Amino acid sequence: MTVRPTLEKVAARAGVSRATVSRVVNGSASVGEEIRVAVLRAVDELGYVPNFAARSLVTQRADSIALVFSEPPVRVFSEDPTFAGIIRGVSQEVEAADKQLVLMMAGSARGHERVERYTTAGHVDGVIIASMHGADPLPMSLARRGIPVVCSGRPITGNGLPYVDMDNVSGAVQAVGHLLERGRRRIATIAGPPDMIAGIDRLNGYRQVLRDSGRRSIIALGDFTRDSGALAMRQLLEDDPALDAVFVASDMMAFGALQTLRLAGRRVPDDVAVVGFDDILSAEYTEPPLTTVRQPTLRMGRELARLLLTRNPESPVVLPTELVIREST
Amino acid sequence: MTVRPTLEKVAARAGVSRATVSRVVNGSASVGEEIRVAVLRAVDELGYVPNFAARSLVTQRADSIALVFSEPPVRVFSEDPTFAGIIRGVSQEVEAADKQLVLMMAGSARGHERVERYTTAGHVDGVIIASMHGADPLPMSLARRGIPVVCSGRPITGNGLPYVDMDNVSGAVQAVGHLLERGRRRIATIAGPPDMIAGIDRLNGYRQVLRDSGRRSIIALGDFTRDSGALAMRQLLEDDPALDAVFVASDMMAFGALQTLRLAGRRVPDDVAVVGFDDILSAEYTEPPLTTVRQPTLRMGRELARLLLTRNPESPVVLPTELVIREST
DNA sequence: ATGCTGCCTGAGAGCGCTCTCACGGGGAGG
DNA sequence: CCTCCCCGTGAGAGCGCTCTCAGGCAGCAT
Repeated sequence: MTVRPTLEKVAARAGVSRATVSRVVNGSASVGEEIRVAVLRAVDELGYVPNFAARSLVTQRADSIALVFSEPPVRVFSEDPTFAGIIRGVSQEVEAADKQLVLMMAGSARGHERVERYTTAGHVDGVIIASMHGADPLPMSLARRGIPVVCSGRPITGNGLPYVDMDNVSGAVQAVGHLLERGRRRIATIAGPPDMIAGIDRLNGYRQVLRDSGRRSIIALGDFTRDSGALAMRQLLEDDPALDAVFVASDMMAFGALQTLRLAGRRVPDDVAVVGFDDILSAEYTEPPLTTVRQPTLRMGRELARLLLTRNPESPVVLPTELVIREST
Repeated sequence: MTVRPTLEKVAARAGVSRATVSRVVNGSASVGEEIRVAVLRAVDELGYVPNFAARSLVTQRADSIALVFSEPPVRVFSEDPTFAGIIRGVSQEVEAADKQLVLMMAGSARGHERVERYTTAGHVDGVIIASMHGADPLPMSLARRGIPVVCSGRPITGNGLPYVDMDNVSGAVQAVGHLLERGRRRIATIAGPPDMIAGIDRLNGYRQVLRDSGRRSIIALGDFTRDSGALAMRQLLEDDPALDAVFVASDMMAFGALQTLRLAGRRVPDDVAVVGFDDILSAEYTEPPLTTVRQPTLRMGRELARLLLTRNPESPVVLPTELVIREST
């Protein structure tokens, strides 16, 4: 069993030619029924599995696609649960298409180079880039080399590549609108980094609602981490001690904000209402449970894969976001 | 740029033979210095990248390894944060070795078959199986086909395959010992599933300490999910309303237990002390912050990869666990 | 000067597969 | 009864690379 049988062996055993075995194995039509059965039996008896490299060499296909994280891995796997959904979604679609998923981290310059070399070597048929930093040069760089690329999140630079994005603006609008409906008057925000599309769009949504309702913006900046949220909340309380609501651009930051509010003796939602963004698992278990904006991460992964696999250029796909009301508002 | 240059082209441009270019590209010694430089220049000018399939076909190596999750994906990516650390650790080592990581889900029977076919096709040089269910047949099945396999977690069946495991027993012993030191007398446990090594070992550790201190065990079973923890805690309170501590075999279950205790009006830690297991991110942010047992998941990933890559048979690697004391005890 | 050792380079044989093309034979049409 | 066509099968040429082997040319000893 150590030495794997080749097409040749199977052909010999079935008493046919290599070509015929190949046809059977690849499910080609026009093979006589009894020959087909004989070949199948030989395949079975020998435990034949086509050699991937040989096939790939001639077909020029690799039947696998790469999912590249252009971020430090620590962020991908612990801080940002969005990625988990994406991986699952991509994985689902890719497996349904009987292809394989190669996971790559390209957090560094060396990483970028590795990804380029690897993909150019014909290892994969296409690449999904899950990058949050909109100005990432990697997608274009791969595209120029002729490799099919799909991006998660609208590229800030608007490079014309196909992408799938969440409707971040709408999510923010829903969240802030909800705060308004609850009768809140001084609504602040903790925004995400201005070099990430999610940060930008969520802030824009917030601004839009406040502007439309004739209120002024109260803004602090974070970087999507919990600590930055705690810090930003402290600053916000200093800037405007009378604020009665805050729209936080990520749940992790909202957790930090919740903590700061608790330390400051503000009750949530009585004194200050809090809305997060992402609807990560633990948002349901905070004290109080967090009102937040849910985004279809699983579906995002699936759409990304679908876009890549079908080469269907009905690109930008923008997925809806949905407000989940809990007890923090 | 669409059509990639071959070795032949590079050879022609550099005015040497294919063999020489191959030698240079693969960093073989014994190539004249000026020829080497000339070849390198040609490679650079043409943007040559070796075709992976062709190389793999002759070398019989794929320079990539598979990380197989023999679990439903939902569990891998949301419920069990252990996996995230493993992925990161494996990824680090694998990339350091300039190889690639292929991620596979084998949650179903079809999945198993897919993994077998894929790995047998020579797609990968080895497989890491991250399965929690100890009696999983997949590892042996692959090993029989001659594919190098490493398991995460000691296989229940003791099949002789190399593995890396956490020291679950010691973790449980530390946790329960800590409860004892705190003066707790009626210590219950919420155990994990009896078909997972982590469930078994953690329960054994608990039993061991209680037996040594002449106390009786109070046991409820969960399946590592939050809801099962909540349910088990309810049962425990019924069984022994006077219990003053509970060792929960996973943080997720501990979250559920915490909720049940809150609803039942028991204060933590005043009335009931709670220790979890895993030290997942949000354990720090519960109310109160959870005392728990930390396990080196990142390192586990790295050891898994190392074991596979070096073919170093100093197998069972057992990694230490560490009690993290917070405010729930 | 001749032979030998050793180092570098080139030629060429595959690795296992797919796919085109040619061929043989049977059925339909003339 | 002969011809044409088409379907099913086999032969063979590569895909791009690695690696063995042999050959050539120094440099050294005889």
